[in-house]
Amino acid sequence: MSDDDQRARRPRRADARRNEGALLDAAAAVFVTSGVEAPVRDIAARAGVGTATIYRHFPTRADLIIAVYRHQVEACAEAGPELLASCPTPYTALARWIDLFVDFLVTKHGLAGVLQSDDAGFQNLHAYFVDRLVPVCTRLLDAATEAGEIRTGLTALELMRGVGNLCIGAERSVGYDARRLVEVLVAGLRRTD
Amino acid sequence: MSDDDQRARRPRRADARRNEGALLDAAAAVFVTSGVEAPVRDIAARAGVGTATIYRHFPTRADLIIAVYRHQVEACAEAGPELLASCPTPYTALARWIDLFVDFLVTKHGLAGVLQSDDAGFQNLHAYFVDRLVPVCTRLLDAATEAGEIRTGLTALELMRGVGNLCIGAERSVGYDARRLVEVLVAGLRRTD
DNA sequence: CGTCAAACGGGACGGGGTTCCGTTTGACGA
DNA sequence: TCGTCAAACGGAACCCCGTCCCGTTTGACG
Repeated sequence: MSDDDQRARRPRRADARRNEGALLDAAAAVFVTSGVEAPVRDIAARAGVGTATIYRHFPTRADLIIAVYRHQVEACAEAGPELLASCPTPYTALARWIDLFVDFLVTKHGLAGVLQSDDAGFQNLHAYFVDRLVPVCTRLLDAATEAGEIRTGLTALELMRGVGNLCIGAERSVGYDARRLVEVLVAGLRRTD
Repeated sequence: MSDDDQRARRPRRADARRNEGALLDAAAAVFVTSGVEAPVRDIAARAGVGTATIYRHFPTRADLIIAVYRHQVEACAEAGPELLASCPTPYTALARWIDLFVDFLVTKHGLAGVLQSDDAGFQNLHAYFVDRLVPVCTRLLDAATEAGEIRTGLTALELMRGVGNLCIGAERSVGYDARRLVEVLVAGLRRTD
């Protein structure tokens, strides 16, 4: 657990540790069924704690979401350089990486929507995604641009916001395949005319 | 006024007519400053009516939004065939029409977001946009496909949802230009490889 | 085993959407 | 002009939800 070494420096009470774990488990479960905007009380109830306990451990909902998905975001970030090394061209590496990102987003009920929210409470979340993933995307994008495979002046941030936006609402309403739209967007990177 | 003939069949009280007009004006003004999800009370206050009066005239927020923007949506719908007739190729007509649609969306604070919302209260709105604009887009898309300018199997609904999604949050957060992203998406329609 | 700060839980508060109900008012016929 | 009455009104009431507060519990440590 990567949590352990963070806590190790200053010991906390055993019940606090237990509750934090229970909250993470409960939140993960509730997010799956009710989305990342599920009522705080639902999460607290499932974890068997009071509502204040959530705020004590995770001051904003963004902090809770980050904690729940940190592992997967890290994995996505680490996949970038690997793809760049293993793919035939930078463009295919970029396309594959974006596929990973899309897979991550569309399987998280409502996460894409909340990522673009202008709600002040989600700025942490937005910042975390930007800090962690935009540099990765930038490297892929730069590589593809230098290879002459891409002719638009889009920044990595713009591209990722566009991809994120296309994923909004992908899990519901039949007849909308976010993956397909993203494919078209990525195909559009290759031409400027 | 196209409203007149609708009401003509069954006369209503003068104050009811007046309030409906005041509400439309107030809503339009509030939507500009606070977005389409502005508190009901704000709109009622600006119109100088009670909150219940809003619900009496517009049972759901979607009905109010539709009423406020109906003219512009109609104009957008009517522009489709005109562009098809006046543009050199169907693809350029489609691109120009999508520009119109994007211009409409990005100037309406939060409308794009609400369009994709899964909130049951907005189903009317979603349905109205689909009913009115998807057929127009379908004609443009079919024409471009028949002309061999487009090689993706995207439906008009998918395309429009994608465009709508890309417009979410376009009015805030510098460094994101929805128009540019949509250009890339539309450029992507031309190639499948 | 006693102490005490950390941690807890659930209720209170505030804001926003929706509904209810007693009051007002416009339309219309006498 | 005036009386009648249903349409329409306004705002308070209600409910849900996020957030905060405060009296109580509990784990750590000497």
